[in-house]
Amino acid sequence: MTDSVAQGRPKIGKRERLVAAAARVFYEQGVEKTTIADIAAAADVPVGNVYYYFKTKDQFVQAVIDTHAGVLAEIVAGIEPLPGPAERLKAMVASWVEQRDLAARYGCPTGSLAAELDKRPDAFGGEPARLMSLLIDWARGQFAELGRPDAAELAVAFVAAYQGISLLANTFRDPGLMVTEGARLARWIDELAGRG
Amino acid sequence: MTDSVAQGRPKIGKRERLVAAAARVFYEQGVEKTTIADIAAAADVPVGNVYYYFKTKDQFVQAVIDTHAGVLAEIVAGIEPLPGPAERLKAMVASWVEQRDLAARYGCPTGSLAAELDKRPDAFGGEPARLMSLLIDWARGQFAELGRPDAAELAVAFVAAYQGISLLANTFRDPGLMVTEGARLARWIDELAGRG
DNA sequence: GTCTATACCACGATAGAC
DNA sequence: GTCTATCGTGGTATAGAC
Repeated sequence: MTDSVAQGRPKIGKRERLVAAAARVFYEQGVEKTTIADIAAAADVPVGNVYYYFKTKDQFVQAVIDTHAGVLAEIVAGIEPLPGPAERLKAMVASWVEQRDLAARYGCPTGSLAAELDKRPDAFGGEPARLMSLLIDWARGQFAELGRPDAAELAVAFVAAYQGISLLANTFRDPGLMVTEGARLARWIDELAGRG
Repeated sequence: MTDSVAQGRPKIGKRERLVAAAARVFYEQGVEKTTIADIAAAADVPVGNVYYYFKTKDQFVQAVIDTHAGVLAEIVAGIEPLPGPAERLKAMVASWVEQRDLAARYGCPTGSLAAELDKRPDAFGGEPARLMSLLIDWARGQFAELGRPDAAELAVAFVAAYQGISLLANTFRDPGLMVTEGARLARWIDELAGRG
């Protein structure tokens, strides 16, 4: 087998560049409004060449969902070393507040993608639900570690609070809403931990 | 002036039927995915005739926003007679829970519309924000009546909780999430009222 | 006011040269 | 593997007969 790099192998990262561009443009403009040409332009790849990597637009959607899952896993992994569940939950809130300017402009990446795909009759095969589960399941584990028997309910409320405030921050183009709600959630977690 | 009804005056309600159809189809499929032909079919009006009433798709969007504002005003008016702010807030929660099956299938009508329009560079001229303000301003008034100095913050958290749980119920196609979170919000309101 | 026919354009996707 | 040219579809919007 000859050196595949010297031959016509695809430029490394081209596929990755396309997915990253798709994730960005989907987030900024929405999936339905985005054209293949938009993605190609954002990735600086000629339109026709795109089809060598992705046959349909929905293949981009699937790839972007996988990317989001990876990002979520990274955030969770970064929080993991913290000593206790309350600290970890508050670190998650802090990471949300950190992203407040993006949220105010485009909403939560996961939430706005889910909202759009949920309108489809098949909800894109339940992929958005699987993505959202990553966050909820993690939160449930933290609340359970706090000794809460209602951990499942609290995890849903926790993520719902984030999704809701992201939508409002986006609607009002006001990152300050993320800060205020983040502080409220942090106090709430402290109360729950105190009672535990 | 001759009897305008006997002459070629537009069938009464035709414009209203178009707006109602647009509201329904936008809610079910999303704005961007919906075509003028979809709206015409849902309203049982020939496609070509639609343009006599609405020149552009965005005029439909504006009309649908106005419709939503009217529905919201009706809900608020129906709650108004209740004796106290805590009762009124809980009645609002109850109205959300009542709509759980629709929310599980299509999300919150206001929220999913806002999420989609927020992706536009101009956020549709801030119309979604005005719509959302109707709810938040009302809630702020109720929390203020409860004697809460942090009424503004609580109102945002209250509406965010609803928007968030609607998105999650939609993503998981699970109306039960609305019931659980509704009960949680009701307990929360009772606590706030007790401390007031 | 109502409706048909159609202009026009943008998009997704493909064929095939290089 | 890369890219251009293009096909077919489906959408918005208009012209104009009735």
